[in-house]
Amino acid sequence: MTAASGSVSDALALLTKGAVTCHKVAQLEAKLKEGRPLRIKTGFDPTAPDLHLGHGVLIRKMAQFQNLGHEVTFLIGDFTGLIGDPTGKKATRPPLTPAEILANAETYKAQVFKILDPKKTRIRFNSEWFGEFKGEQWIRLTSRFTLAQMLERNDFQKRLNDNQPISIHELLYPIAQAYDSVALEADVELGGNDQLFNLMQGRILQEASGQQPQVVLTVPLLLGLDGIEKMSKSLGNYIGFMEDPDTQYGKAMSIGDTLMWDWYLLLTDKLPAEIDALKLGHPMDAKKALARQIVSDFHGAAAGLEAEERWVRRFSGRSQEEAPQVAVPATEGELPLTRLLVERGLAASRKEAERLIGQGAVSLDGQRTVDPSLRLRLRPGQSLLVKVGKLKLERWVVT
RNA sequence: GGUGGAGUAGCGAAGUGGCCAAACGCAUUUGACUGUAAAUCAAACGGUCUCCGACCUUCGAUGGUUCGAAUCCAUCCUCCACCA
Repeated sequence: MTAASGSVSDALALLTKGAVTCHKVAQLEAKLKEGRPLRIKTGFDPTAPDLHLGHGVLIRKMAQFQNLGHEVTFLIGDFTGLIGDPTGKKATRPPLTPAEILANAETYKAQVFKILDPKKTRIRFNSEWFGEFKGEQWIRLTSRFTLAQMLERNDFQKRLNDNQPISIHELLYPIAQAYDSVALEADVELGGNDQLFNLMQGRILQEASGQQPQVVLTVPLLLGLDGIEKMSKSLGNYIGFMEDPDTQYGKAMSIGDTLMWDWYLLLTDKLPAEIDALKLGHPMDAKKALARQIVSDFHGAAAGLEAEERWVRRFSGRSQEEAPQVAVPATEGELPLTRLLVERGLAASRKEAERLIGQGAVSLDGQRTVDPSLRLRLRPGQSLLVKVGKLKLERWVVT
């Protein structure tokens, strides 16, 4: 598909869908109507990322532009990383070495290209232009902004009111990000909703530099598996880009119904009307389709279908054939089951294993066990199906 | 700078010498139910072991008093509130 194909209004509907804010929809429409590939910019910190669906919202949005024939630039903020994004008030991070930055860029590629097309994606570093920036250029650049403009920003304002320190260099972050847009002559900049202020500075600076200001499109935060907190790795409520199909599918199926519609909006290309239509059917069917789609995004359509088949067989059909096989060494004599479970990572401690067994969470070869002091002997060649809780299922093959 | 107050398990919060591995709520886990959803009900929610009793490590840190401390004393660290 090229930028010229398809109707502009269809493209507009898709691109603005799920976007919390699209400033100047009319400007976006006008740019689309020009029929040329638009330059789309999205900036990322040079940290070593473990991307999850929360980032996926933004990256899918990039992919949507890409599929419509636009030119997507994945900008790694290796220079701005020196400043540290003041958004969200975290402590400044130590500067990264060039080698680390390159390594991190590779990590990004491995993950991001599961969704983006590597051939159509440009990867740039903003040290390309900031690396040689002279003091004089900084003065010229910063003179385009006023303190009042910077203080419009909520977190700066709050810190000022609370008598919290604001280092001068932090003011440079939005300015540098704005200059990135000038350097790339961006038509559109995508970002998280919390980046809104930074993105808007790009418009200001572009206009002051005689460019047409970029359209700013921000995506909202995605809620995690729990449906309450935003998706984040530290909260453990995430689905990772690099997770295997079964894990992704299973996690997706475990989310609440309410959350599912939110995910539909942010993680699929379905338009609101199509989503409403799905609401008429059985929620579980809709959830399966969502889970399938999520797996497909990262592992391909076939993997999505296979993961679904396995899931259905295992949980709907109550089949236990899908247990992954695990080689387990034979035991000298009899060993407590609790110890075996801990060694296999099926329980965090023997105490926990005891509790699980006592509560009827453990079954061997389909037979529930409730005796915490059970001891077993594993002989070579023996095979044992071990189930702990609803999710953990393994077939032990004794070697 | 001054004056008060607080630091307890993932979080919030009880406990002021033994019955405290530490109430209660949230979160979490498990079981029942089910659509591996939600809601609901029930239980668990430091660890080790020769496993149901024994031992070990926890209540900001370090020392001390005591037969015995999360609880008393000393010093230190960190936060907060009010005043200037």
